[in-house]
Amino acid sequence: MAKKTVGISDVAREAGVSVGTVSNSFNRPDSVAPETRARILAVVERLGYVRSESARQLRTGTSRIVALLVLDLANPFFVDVANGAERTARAAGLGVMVCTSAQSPSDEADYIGLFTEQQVRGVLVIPADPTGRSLEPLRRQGIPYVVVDRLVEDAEVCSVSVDDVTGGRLAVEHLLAQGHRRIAYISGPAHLQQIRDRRTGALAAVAAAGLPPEALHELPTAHMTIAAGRDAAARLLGLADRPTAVFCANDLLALGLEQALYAAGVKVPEEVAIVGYDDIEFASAVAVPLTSVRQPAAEMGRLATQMLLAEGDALGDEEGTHAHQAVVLQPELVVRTSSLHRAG
Amino acid sequence: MAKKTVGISDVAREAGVSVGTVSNSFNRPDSVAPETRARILAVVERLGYVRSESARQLRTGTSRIVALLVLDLANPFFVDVANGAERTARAAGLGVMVCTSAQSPSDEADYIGLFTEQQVRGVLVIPADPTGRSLEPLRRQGIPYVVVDRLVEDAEVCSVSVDDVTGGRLAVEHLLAQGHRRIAYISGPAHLQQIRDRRTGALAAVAAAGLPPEALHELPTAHMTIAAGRDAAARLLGLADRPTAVFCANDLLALGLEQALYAAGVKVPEEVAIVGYDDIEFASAVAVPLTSVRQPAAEMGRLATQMLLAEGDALGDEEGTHAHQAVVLQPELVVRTSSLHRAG
DNA sequence: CGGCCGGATTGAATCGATTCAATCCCTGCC
DNA sequence: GGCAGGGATTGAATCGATTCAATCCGGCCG
Repeated sequence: MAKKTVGISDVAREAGVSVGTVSNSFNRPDSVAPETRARILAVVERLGYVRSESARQLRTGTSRIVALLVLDLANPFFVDVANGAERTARAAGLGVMVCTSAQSPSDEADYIGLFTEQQVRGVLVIPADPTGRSLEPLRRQGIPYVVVDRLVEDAEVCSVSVDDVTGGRLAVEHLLAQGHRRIAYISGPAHLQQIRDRRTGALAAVAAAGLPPEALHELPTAHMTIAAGRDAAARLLGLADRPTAVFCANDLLALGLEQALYAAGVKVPEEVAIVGYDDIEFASAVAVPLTSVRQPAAEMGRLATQMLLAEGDALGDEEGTHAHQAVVLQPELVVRTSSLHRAG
Repeated sequence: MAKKTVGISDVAREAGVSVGTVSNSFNRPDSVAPETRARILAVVERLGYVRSESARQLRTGTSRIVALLVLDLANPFFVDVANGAERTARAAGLGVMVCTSAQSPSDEADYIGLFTEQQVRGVLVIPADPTGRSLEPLRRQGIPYVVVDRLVEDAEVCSVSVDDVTGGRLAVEHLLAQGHRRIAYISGPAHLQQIRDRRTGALAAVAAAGLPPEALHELPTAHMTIAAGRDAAARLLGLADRPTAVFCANDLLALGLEQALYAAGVKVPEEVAIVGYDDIEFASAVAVPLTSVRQPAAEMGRLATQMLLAEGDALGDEEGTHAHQAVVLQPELVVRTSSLHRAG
C-alpha cells in the first residue's frame, strides 16, 4: 500500500532522461526540447509527482514563503494589511504565513525563531517588542525583514508606517473645528509608539488652537478592544466636567464607546462627538457611522511586501545594492455622522 | 562580510565532537552526557547556529507547519477559527500558515498545490470547491487534512462542522415564536452547503408551524458582506408584502441590513426583526445588538487541529489505526434586542 | 585478570532537487 | 568532407541534518 513517494529520479527513469533534464524542464523550460519536455510532463502527470520543497530549498537556500507577524487578527485593520501582503506575495508566486503575536514580545520572539529555522524568504513584522531586540536573529541570519506600521529611523531596516502624529492632529483639529473645547482621548497601552504619536498629534492640535494641554483628557486602556471601549464610556460619563468630544485610538474602542453611550441614552453626535482610528469596515456599518482616520492598510501590506522582495533580490547582487528606506504614508480623515454636530 | 552560514558540522568541529552527537543533543538530549551537551550548547550560542528546517525536513519527511485555508479573513468568524487553530498548534510546537481562498476554487487548488510541495504536517480547510476535487492531491500525497465547517459523510476524511440545519431552525423558530408569519431569508451563494442547510432548517421550522413554504421569502446574495446586506435591505423594502422578520445567513449581512433599515427609518425590531448567524463580536457591539446563532468557532479550530495531529500520529503506526470521524457541533441561539418584539 | 555490559560517541549513508562543467549531436558553412 | 557553433542532455557533486550500526571505554563481576 504505502507506495514510496515518487522523486525526480523516478520521473527521469520513466521518461528515459536524466534527472538534470527533468529539473531543467521545471526551472528553465526554454533550455529543454519541447517534445522532451512534453514527454516529461506526461510522466509527471501519470506518476503524480510533486516536487519536494524541502530538497529544493536545501539546495538553493531560498524558501517560497514569507512570514507576516501581526499583533492581533481580531482587529480588521491587521486583516487588511494581511490581505494586501497576501495578494502581492501570491502574484510573486509566494505563500504567506500569517501569525499572531498577541502583542506578546515572547510570542514574537518564538515566532521569529521559527522563521529563521524555516529560512523564510522574508518577514513582515508589526513589532510587539518596542526594543526591537527580538528581531536580532533575523539580522544575524541575513533574512530580509520590513517593519510595518511603525517608523524605524535605523538606517539598517526598511519600514512602512503611517504618520500617526498627523493622524492624531487631523482627528482633533476636526473636533476643534466643530466647536468642541473639552476633548477626551481614549488611548491604549503607553508602550505602543502609535498611541504616543497619536497623542502628540492631538496635543499639537490643541496647542495650535490656543488651548492648554488639559483640554485633552486622556483615558488610557489596556487592550484597545470593543469591551475596553465600553469601559471607557463609563469612565467618561463619570467625569466631573464631561468632554463633549472623544478621540479614540482605534475603531474598536470607538464602537464600544458609541454603543455604551447609546445604551446610556447619551446622543451621538449631539451630546458627544466621536472620532475613531483605522477606518475599519465596521466603522461605516453602524447606525451612526463613525468618523475615522483612515490608514491605507492594504497599501501598507502591499508596499511592505514589495520592499521585502526588492531587498531579497538585492541580496544576490553586490553588497550595498539595497538602500534601506522608511516609507511614511499619510492618513486621511473620513468624516461621517458621529462627529457632525457643533458643540454648545 | 558574507560569512558562510554555520552548519551542524561547524558546531561539531568547534566543540570537538561528531555531528551525530550535536544532532543528538538536540533531538534526544538524554542520550548525551550532560557536560558534553552543555559544551555543545555553549558553542551553538557562541556561533549563533540555527538548525536548517529544510535539511531536517528533507531527511525526516515531516514538516513543522500546518496550513489553514479559510474563505475570507474579513469575516471575523474565520478569524476565530484561525485563533483556535493557532493556539493548539503552537502548544504542539507547530506553526500555522493561514491562507485565504477568497471562495475561489482555483485559488484553493493553487494553495493545496503549495501545501503538498511544502509537505506540510497537515491541512485544515474550509472548502470553497463543493466537489472536493481540489483536495485530491492531499489524499494522493498522504497528507492528513480535516475539513472544517462542512460535514463530510465520506468515511475517508475527518471533518468538524456545526449543525447548520439546526441553526437555521433555531433562528426561524425564534422568529415564529415572536409572532412573525412572513419571514425573509437573506442567503448567499447557493453552492455553499452551509447556505442550503440553513435554509433547510428554516423551512423545517416554517413547516412545523403549519405554514406554507412561501412564508419564507429567500433573497439570495452573491457575497455575504456588509455591502450585500445593504443591497438586500433595498430589495426587502421593495417587496409588495414586506416580511416582518429577517433571518440572515451571516452577521455581516445582518449588520448591513440593520444599518440600511435604520437609515431608511425602519425601526428594528419594532417594524422588522433580525436574526443573524455566527455571533461575531461586532454583532453585540452595535446600538441595537443583534440576535444571532452562535457557532463555536474557536472550538472548531481547536478540535480540528487536534484531530489533524491525531491523524498524523496514527500515520506512523500500522494501517487502519486512525478512524476518520465527522464531528458535528451544535449551534446556540443568542437572543438580543434585534429580534425582541412581537409582530403585529 | 579477563570478559561483559551498557552508556556515550562516531561517521558514513541518506533524503531529493539543483547546478554546471562536460559531452553529445546536428546543422550549416567553407 | 571537415569543422565550428550551439542547442540539448548528462550525471556527479552538493546542500545540512538525521539515523543507526559499529565502536569505544570504563567499571563491575566472577
